[in-house]
Amino acid sequence: MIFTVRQDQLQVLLIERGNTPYLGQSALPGGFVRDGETLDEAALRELSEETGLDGRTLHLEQLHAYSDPDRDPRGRVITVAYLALGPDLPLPVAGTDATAARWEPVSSALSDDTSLAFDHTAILRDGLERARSQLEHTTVAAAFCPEPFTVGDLRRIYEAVWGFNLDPSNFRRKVTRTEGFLEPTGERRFSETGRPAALYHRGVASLLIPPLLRSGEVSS
Amino acid sequence: MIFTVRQDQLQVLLIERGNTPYLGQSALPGGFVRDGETLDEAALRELSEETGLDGRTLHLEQLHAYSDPDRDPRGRVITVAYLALGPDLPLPVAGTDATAARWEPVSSALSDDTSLAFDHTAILRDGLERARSQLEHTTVAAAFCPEPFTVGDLRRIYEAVWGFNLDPSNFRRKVTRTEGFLEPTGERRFSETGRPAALYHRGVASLLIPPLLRSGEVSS
DNA sequence: GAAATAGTGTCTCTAAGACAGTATATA
DNA sequence: TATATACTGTCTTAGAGACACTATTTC
Repeated sequence: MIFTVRQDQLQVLLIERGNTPYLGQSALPGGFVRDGETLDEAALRELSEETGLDGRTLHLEQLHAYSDPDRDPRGRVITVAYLALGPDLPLPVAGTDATAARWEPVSSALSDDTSLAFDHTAILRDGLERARSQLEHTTVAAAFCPEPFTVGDLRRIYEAVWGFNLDPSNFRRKVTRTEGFLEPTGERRFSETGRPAALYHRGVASLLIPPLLRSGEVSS
Repeated sequence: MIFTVRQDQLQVLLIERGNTPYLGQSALPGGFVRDGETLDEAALRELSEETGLDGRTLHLEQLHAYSDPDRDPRGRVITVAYLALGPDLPLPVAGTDATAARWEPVSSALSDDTSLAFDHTAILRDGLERARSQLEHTTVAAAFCPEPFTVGDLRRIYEAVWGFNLDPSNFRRKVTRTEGFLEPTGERRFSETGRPAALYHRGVASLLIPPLLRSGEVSS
């Protein structure tokens, strides 16, 4: 399950299935573990096969194992789901076995008029919740930002993943005062309008202590 | 991986292996998934086979999948580890295939002079960290307490799992003011010494918001 | 009475929420 | 100039840490 943020939206990579079952339906990309390969290695390999990306530069973590005996009509398949987070990723490369891969907003992939293959809707729901929770306790949000990035870029990541707006002032205070979250580059970025923003690289810290809790789910 | 708290110590159920490989060494209990069974069901079944306990009354959660191709010398075995938490559990029933099952303090099972079979030391480390983290964000600590229990009982659970002491006064304020953590029974417990303590049942809440963070790892 | 544990109250400090105000760019 | 975004500062409040103090039991 590969998440990115594009156009201020959390999006997920979906493929159109080219085989039965669920022919023509959307699904999360995936594949089978090979002999002599760990699950992490298999996830990295599938990731690079689907997107052409070097997964070692992305955030990748194991999510959960799904094991309902009837979840795959072909037979007994246990899936160990992985979650990958990356900055505004390119469209998937052609020529893979993933026919018609595309980015889809997570909100629309989870909406009632979309039905994913297998139990992938439930997996996607779990992945979304994991991503939202990770933003509270870790600095992975920076993994969504192409470097270098501004505090505003980072805030828009949080807003896209959590689905509500944050106070820019308080958000800035939190992330700039968290040791090791942001490393200033000394540069600034000029955009069409407004004051130029300071640019940062990802810092070395991986945990947010104290956490940045999503307590204010009110504003649009 | 079955955790309990006995004698103010976090303990884990270990078995003595009766077969090669790792014959005679200690290991976490486990087994193979059967056809037509989910992983959750398999975990519950193994739990009841090993301890005679009805797992539905315990807290049970999936931890992580372990997949190093060389982790089992007999061949390719992927393990999905589960974590079960329960109140001061009875000693495991005899007559199962678990030869010589016993409770062992987690600290000693993780000490340098103990070596568990397979990669079970790493699994145990992950399980301990998960349990410690769960105590911060959820009310599962109550799953370790035989009902009814006192605020002091609950505090000693935290102290056993986290490995350091908490301020009794601040701990009481936190758990009693968290809606749905404790449900007063109106009864009191008289012990050999000291003022009798009010007794509680587990409440309906499962999340601790805000969390009870282990920030003060200082006192003995 | 002492000793031990249960429980209350209070002071302080950190950090988050709300929000006013200033700074610096483009059109 | 207006507008938009970046950034600073300040007031208030929630909640945690430290810790003094009171309450109720057994010996």
